[in-house]
Amino acid sequence: MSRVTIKDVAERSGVSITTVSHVLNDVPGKRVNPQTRERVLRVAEELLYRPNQLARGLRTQRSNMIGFLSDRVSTTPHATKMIVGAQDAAAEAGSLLVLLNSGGDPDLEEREIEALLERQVDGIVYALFYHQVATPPANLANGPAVLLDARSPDGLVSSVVPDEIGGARAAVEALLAAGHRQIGYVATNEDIPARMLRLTGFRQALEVYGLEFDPADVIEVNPNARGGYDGGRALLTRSNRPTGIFCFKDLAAMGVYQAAGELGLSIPGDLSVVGFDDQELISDSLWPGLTTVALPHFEMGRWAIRTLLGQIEAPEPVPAVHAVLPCPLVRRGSVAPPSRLRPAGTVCLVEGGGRPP
Amino acid sequence: MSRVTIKDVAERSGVSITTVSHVLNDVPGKRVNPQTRERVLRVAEELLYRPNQLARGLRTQRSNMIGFLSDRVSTTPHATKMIVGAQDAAAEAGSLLVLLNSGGDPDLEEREIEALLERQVDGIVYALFYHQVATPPANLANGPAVLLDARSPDGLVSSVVPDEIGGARAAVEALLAAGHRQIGYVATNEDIPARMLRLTGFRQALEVYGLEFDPADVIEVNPNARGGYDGGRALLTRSNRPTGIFCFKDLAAMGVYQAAGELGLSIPGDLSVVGFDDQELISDSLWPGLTTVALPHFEMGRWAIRTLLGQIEAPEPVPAVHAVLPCPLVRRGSVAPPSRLRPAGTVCLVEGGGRPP
DNA sequence: ATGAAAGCGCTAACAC
DNA sequence: GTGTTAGCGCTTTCAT
Repeated sequence: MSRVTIKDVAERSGVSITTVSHVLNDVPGKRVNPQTRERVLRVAEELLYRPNQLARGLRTQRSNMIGFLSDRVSTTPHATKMIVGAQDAAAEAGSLLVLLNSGGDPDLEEREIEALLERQVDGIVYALFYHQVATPPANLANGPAVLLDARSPDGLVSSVVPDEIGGARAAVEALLAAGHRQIGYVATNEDIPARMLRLTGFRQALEVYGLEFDPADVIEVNPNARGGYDGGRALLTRSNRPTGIFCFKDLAAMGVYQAAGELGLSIPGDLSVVGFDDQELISDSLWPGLTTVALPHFEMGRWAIRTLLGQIEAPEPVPAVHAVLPCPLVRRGSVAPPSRLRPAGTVCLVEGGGRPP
Repeated sequence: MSRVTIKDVAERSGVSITTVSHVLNDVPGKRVNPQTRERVLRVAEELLYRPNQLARGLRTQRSNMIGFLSDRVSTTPHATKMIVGAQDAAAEAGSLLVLLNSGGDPDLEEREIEALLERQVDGIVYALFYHQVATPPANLANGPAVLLDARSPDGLVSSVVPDEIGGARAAVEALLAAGHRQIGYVATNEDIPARMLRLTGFRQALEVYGLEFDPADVIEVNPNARGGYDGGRALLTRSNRPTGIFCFKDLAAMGVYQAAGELGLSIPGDLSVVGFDDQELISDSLWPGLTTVALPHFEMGRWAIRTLLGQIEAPEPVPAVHAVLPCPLVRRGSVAPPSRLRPAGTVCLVEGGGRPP
């Protein structure tokens, strides 16, 4: 591949390899004659010299490579944004990402960490494909590590997760701010952190507006389009049908759109909908576009790498830190004020609960 | 990270590092006493010895790392399958993938290739995010390379692309086999290879069944859900409305579903639909599930790595090869025989054209 | 069957 | 300012 070494550059420019190393690395405190410097630089250019980072890493004990291990990048499309964010931050620091995914197999996971460690990666990001509490593989702790979209039970390793509560609250507040007072929630029936957290956000939003929480407004379904359809249908065929629906995920919102269509309800005319995830393939393709909450995958990816690099560069062990990154609301066309002209089963007077702070 | 070296293992087992290297690598032709061997292995285990692959690579001139450069992994969700496929094949050969993406910026691309080369990757896969003809960056040719989901104009570098024609033909034949004879095609208006290739597949399928191709059956739209809606609506409101529609992509099919819904046509009762891409988020979420054609991303990823490894391991340069991988039909619920009970504008007698071979 | 020694390409003391 | 030298941890002749 690259047959030209520092030695070649040294010979051709009539200096020692040390000097070449000095100019090429701009070694601080090592002053070198501008003329020599110029010459070396020119020769390196001419020869298309490409420093061997393997040799460099061997010598400096720093590979400038970071392992990115995930349980299943493949499954969720927007998870790739975590990788892109990680790459972004890594590139800034001159590091490359070595990608590996285990498909969730713990044995494989351990072997993969071993492979990464053998390659002398400077640290490892362990990414999960949805926000969860997970005990990382034991050998992960053999070096700097950060958990991405997950939190370890003991909190011993740094981690970053999305602010599910804040995101859900923002979603529901968008509905409330538009004037909706009868709001349904098509939630998931999975046993994952987001289930409780997003429900908390839902309740907090109601509270801000001084509204009472009614468990009957929450309907838990399978986390897919079919579940959304079922949930939407259940909510929309009630006597006191909601004028706004918050969905646990965009996929569920897709089902709600269909249910609304079948019932002759137009969005956002008769019904406002807010999703969660911002799966652009869906949120941007539905008609009207789905107002939803974006998971900060890119930022989490960046945060993980930056934090990892901090650990790597710190002279001595730093305590673990845990970040909760904001989930921004993405406004599209699915929210509008509730219609007075075509009243729902229950007339929605804007009553009680004033404006929030 | 790993402070124990081959030297430590040697000392602890009372042999030279040479012997340790021999047993650990199972060097062929080098016979070593079973007892010594056993001891070395045990000690290595005890010490948690982890060979330094940087040092190894420096010595052997083989890093067992492969660069995976893509223009934008992020954009298309299923492109991650290419990465997973690549990883799969790389893992088999004991190689790791170093991931990089350029966002399509040619300058950055060149610098990234340089970074990969400095890391002494054994070869580079250059992946594009949709099937296209692309001139790879000049410095890519500094080592073994393979194009993924792209073809170079000069054909000098090996490449792999999906069989668009065959996929489209299979899609349309599914419609034909179900008995449809009036088939519309909601195509893309982008200027990309797939446009012509899928149209060719469409025509070939008709030909197999002895049907005449009518350009009016093809309507080109923007490659998104809205375009699909427009195209579907245009097709379905014609006097001789088709009973089956082939869509350039699943996103377009999503729009067709909506158009059909609005017109009171049920799928697959009144209308059969076939998509292309198998974007599972969509194809699996629509109701009924969308019968569609899958792009062989996983297999293409595998193929790219296997071919690259072939190049790397070959004692002398091998000629470039170009692969076209099959796109399998994925059957879900959107195709059924045309209904006689609820005739379309034109009655669809199964006339002319017999069964295909 | 085992070991000594050279060297992969580089950086970093330490001279001069 | 510039050069000498000693490794980083490993594989690989070549001896023994």
